[in-house]
Amino acid sequence: MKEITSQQQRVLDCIQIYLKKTGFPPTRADICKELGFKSPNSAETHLRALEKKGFISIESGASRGISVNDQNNSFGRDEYPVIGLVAAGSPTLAEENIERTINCPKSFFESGFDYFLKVRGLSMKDAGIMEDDLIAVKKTTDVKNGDIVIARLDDEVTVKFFNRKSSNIVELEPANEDFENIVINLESEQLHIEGKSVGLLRRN
Amino acid sequence: MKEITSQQQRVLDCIQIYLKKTGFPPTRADICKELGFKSPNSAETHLRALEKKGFISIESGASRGISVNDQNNSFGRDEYPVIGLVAAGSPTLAEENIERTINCPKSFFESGFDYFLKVRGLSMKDAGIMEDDLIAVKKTTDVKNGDIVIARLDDEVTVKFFNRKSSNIVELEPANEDFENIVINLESEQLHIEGKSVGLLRRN
DNA sequence: AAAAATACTGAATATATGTACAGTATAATA
DNA sequence: TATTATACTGTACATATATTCAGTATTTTT
Repeated sequence: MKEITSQQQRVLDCIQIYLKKTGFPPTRADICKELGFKSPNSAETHLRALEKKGFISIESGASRGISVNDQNNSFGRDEYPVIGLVAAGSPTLAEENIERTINCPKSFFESGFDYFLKVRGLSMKDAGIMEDDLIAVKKTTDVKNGDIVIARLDDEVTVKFFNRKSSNIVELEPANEDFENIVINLESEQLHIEGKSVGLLRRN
Repeated sequence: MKEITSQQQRVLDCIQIYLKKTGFPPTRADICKELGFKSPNSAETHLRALEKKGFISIESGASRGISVNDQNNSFGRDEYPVIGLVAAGSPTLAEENIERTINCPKSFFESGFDYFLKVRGLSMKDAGIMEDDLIAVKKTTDVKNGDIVIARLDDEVTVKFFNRKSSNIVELEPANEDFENIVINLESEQLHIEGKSVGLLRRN
């Protein structure tokens, strides 16, 4: 996915807002009206650029034939993968790791999220995270102390509280007195932050 | 909402399937093609009927200007109320008790549900239910031992494990050693089961 | 029994809409 | 320095599309 320009972002936003409001995509003229363009070709060229960059699809000849590609549709509903046990070293979102998918609005968890992680074990039980709960994970490396992070250490994936003690020392803290803190010296050990928890889903 | 005929249902289904597949609504001609009609007016009259009955809205003059009205959109979502502190004696779903609503797919929690209850206190923390968590509540009095129930006792609403000891004795059991079991003698006390928990939603 | 709703075909048409073409100008890239 | 991408205005036009009108027939409602 190439980079989007600010004007193209405005057009993309316009399409999504229009879709949410009316239930169907805008025409070139609608976009011009919304964004103040005076020629339908202004919208046309932006649409073609957005299509070229993969943000939208356009069905040739069809009126209002614009569809926002799912991964960029912040309003739409999406299928989110549920990741179970992640095999050592394999990419998290590889197909073989996807147990199933859940249909859920993209905006369901405030900051958006990328997948559900099925929790194993009770190391976070005092934080209200039980076995088989689904954690909504947002892929990011931007984590603060106190965040619940999904971390990969050696070849194991674990969910813990994040706590940076110093520039070199990070502690991963469980929420269960039966488990010990994991102290990581970043100089000698590799710590990969997969993302952080932005929510939780439990189905009885 | 008036009754829908089988042909109108086919047209409504067609619209929703088309929308899901392409991202935008069908034209009259598209509907004809899908359903085998030979005149665009066949689709037109069905659309008008569906509009009259409230299932869809049509924007006059706009191409593909069909939108499926939310409450009839089987792919769509619904607004579910979030109930906070329920005042003594007032009906649970009275408007003044609704803090806000959450947009969520109907089928999100397996057996369906009626509202979200915002949890207060930590009496169920060992069951992974923390303060401010949202419990998906299904209104029912059909509860089994071990179910997490929403019970009203005197004028207080509480969330506990349900445990019927005998025909007259019910225990409401917290999941926190700091709290005591509540033993209810149905002969002398009134116990009203509001519903049971069918899921949980937490947003960080 | 009459009226209204349902369920179509078929043709006609005004207009809504995508899209191409001709320009202008600036910024980014090779 | 030439080229490509971005970011527009403005005009034009073929066609995609909604929508009306004229029929026919069956079913449901009043």
